[in-house]
Amino acid sequence: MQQDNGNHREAMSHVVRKLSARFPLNPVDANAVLDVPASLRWHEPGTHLVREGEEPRDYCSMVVSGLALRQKTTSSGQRQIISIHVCGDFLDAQHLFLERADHTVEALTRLRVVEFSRTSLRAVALSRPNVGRALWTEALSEASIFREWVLNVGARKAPARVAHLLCEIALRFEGAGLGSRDAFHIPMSQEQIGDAVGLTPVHVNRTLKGLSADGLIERDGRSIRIRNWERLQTAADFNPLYLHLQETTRDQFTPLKAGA
Amino acid sequence: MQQDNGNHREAMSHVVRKLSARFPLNPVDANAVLDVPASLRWHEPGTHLVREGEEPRDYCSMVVSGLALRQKTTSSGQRQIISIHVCGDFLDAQHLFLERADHTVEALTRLRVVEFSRTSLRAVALSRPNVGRALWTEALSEASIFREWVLNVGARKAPARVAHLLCEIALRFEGAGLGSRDAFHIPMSQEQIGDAVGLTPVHVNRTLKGLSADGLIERDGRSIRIRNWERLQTAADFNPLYLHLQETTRDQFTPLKAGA
DNA sequence: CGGCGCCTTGACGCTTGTCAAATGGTGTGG
DNA sequence: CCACACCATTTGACAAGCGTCAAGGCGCCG
Repeated sequence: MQQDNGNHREAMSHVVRKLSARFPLNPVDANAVLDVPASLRWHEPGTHLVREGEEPRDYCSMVVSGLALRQKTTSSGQRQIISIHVCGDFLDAQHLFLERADHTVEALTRLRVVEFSRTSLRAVALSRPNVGRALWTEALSEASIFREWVLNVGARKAPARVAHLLCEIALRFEGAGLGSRDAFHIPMSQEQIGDAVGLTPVHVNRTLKGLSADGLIERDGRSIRIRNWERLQTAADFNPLYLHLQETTRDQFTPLKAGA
Repeated sequence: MQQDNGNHREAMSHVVRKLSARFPLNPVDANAVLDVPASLRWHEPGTHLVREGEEPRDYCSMVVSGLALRQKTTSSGQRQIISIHVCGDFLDAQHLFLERADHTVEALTRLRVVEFSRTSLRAVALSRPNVGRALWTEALSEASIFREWVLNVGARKAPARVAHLLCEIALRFEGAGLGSRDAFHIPMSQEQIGDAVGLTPVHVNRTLKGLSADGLIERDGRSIRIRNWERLQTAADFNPLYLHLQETTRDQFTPLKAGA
């Protein structure tokens, strides 16, 4: 973990932009958010930002660049990835008003975050209705993704599960400026993909090969090109409604400067 | 759907009690909630209170008695139950700030709810910090349950999945005054249990028989007695942390009058 | 050059799904 | 009171999907 020397208000300007994309903030709202103590930080891949079972620290984070993921593990060590996060996502919104972490948040790639005071953000979220509403939308959209993942791992067969993950990543990466929906790079091993869809790495491999053989996708290492979006979406039973992408009032969030 | 003739403030008093259990409300908070337009209503089993794909109506509900569930279905008609709800649960908190429903909420049994104005509750949630905090806690605790269910259907084998569902129901029913953790009644068919844990009804049957044969539970129709809570919990890999039961400041919620 | 991840492939086995039929309880109508 | 239909549960035989184990290939880095 490595702290930048940038100033606090500049760091929180990322957060203001993101929240404004969810729900318009007036200057007073924006200033309240800007006043939250914050800094920019790097985390190396594999770093745990939140640990299951611990009390949340006072610092919580929003992704500026890189990818993060939520995960839980069974007592036998079997890992399940619960969601994947791109720039603009709040990694601690799910614990903002809970006193003990029920899952772990980990950096998937080299990760740049705005790290800000949990107590202060909580206070702003409760005292400024527009900020509260933006954060509510954010937290509820995430919860919607959890629900879709229950459906995905609980009710779909292997090819549909993997295809569904690809569709979600395609749209979310596109929304975060990480590629187009037709061509993107997944910085995950097949073992990690398996942990996300509830399959073994061996079966993920077979399934990806199958999707290639059917002409739905094309692979080059961890780069994916979607050959036929319509057919992939059908195979995946993918309906983007659950992402609540239209719950954004203006444009999507992208950080002010590349910054990474 | 059938409306009671009781007055509005009496209906909302259930909501005040529930919210106070999550976070203490002062008299001003309580009055703001009591002023939300509301009524008590019955729903018959199978009724859909929220429908996937629709815009939420202005009325949303909190359970007073009976059980409800959230579900989604794949395009092939495969159903997945996402969560089960007891008295005190808000059935629309997950859509409170979203403009389109991403899943369906259905009455599992005959269901009595407080039905209140969504717009008004939203306003109170944003303008009164204590109410907002109580609702946040409620919504985030639910999201935590979704995450555990992703783990359950994605990473556990059939016996553990079913056992885990039993453990959760045991604790939640106990918390809602619907039985003790050692003996309760599950008003679900084995097909519905299968839809909750991602198994076929036939395999649920075999699995339940297995749990009985191992001496973990005892069944009489849909009544369950837990013979050995420790061993069941171990078999289920059940850790109640994710229910965030301790996030309740005072006692649990139970409606003022039996009312059903 | 050698070692180490990760991906790939094949053979095999177990868990779970599918199909089908029997059992049993419950409510209804004769 | 019995006959019947209906539904959920139970059971068995079989099939299929996915997991497990193991070996080989490839790229990358020391």
